[in-house]
Amino acid sequence: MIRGNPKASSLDLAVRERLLAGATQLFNQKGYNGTTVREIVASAGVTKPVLYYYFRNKEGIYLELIRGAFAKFGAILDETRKERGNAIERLLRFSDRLFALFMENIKIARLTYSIYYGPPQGAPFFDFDAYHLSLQEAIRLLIKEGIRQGELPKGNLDDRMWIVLGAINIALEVQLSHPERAIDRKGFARILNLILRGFQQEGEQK
Amino acid sequence: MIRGNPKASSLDLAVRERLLAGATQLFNQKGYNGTTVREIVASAGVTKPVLYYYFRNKEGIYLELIRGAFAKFGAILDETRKERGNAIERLLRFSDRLFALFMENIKIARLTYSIYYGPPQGAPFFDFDAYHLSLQEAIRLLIKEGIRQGELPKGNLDDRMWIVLGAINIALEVQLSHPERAIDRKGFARILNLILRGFQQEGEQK
DNA sequence: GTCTATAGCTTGATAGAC
DNA sequence: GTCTATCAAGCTATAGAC
Repeated sequence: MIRGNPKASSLDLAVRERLLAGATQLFNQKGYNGTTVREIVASAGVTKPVLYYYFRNKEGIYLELIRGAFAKFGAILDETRKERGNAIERLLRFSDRLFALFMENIKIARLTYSIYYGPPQGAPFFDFDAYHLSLQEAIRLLIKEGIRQGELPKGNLDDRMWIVLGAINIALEVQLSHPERAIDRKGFARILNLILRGFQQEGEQK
Repeated sequence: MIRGNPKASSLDLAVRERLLAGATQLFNQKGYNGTTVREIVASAGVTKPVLYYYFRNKEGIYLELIRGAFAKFGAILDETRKERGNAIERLLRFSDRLFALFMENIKIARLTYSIYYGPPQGAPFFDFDAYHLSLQEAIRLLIKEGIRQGELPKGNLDDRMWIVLGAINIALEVQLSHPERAIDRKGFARILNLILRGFQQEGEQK
């Protein structure tokens, strides 16, 4: 009674998390429309009113899932914006955090792809594009900073942004499609370094 | 009667093509399961038996769509394998062909993404992964060739493959998600050049 | 409030006329 | 090659029992 927000009490956490995990699993397996509230609550071993207590409705639990993950993405963006110093290092650290976040939330990542690229599934709208644009913008800014500070040679900003984003993008997507042959965290860092230092320079170091 | 394959007669082409186009559109809009044979034939202004005559069944028209597009992809791979000479030029030409093919078949490309990343839709199996792997292999080979011929500096083959594939991949995906802000054919060539020549070298040219 | 049986509709698919 | 007419299987809604 002292705590203002009952949702934060530790006893409830397990149930809440079980519901979120079950919903993620089911949305991935059967799509948003194909998943029933009944199945979600069954997967968490609770009854329907429990779901409605925590998330209001099916749309609520879906949005909570997506928003939760993208909020963490937003936090990484903010963190990176605040940091000062070597731009290349900031870009590498940013990419590494992004990679870690993706891996920690890979089921939600998969769901995001399913909703974004899949057929209309009746899921409530979420502005994935806005986040994609802010990702582009963050990379662009870091590269701009790198050029300004003389770490990177001058050149077309967007072209370089696409190359960096392309590398990030493929590393993440291969984790979804071929996890066994995917690029690991170390390889990912190696690839980004290779891009940023440039093929040519890397060759000369040999 | 002289022609061995009745499906090739020019009079039939219109109907057949209308069916394929309508099916692509509908599969994209409503998913594979969500699309009925009735809707497909209605979109082409014909009756059901016409679809069954040309494609055997619903799975048949779907597979025809996908196989048709991926056969063209395979043809580009073969073409590139046969070519000799400058490896960088071959890689650029290969990427350009790939980009053109993607744009010419963008609706089928969208459907491919929808099937691959979307929830299970009951569509018959198609081995998209095999094609993805052969794409990786083709790029790897071209880079290997480039190193062997002294066009590219020595270094980790896979890392470079991922960078090139990442650039190809992002260029194509942005055409799906943000066609208005996407990378055009010229920009795509510029980006690939930038990668292959290396950031550093490109900076020195300024 | 919850379960279940069933009537009625939709679906993929086909036969046979033209 | 295309049509009309029709089928069997599967799904959905709901009436009625509990």
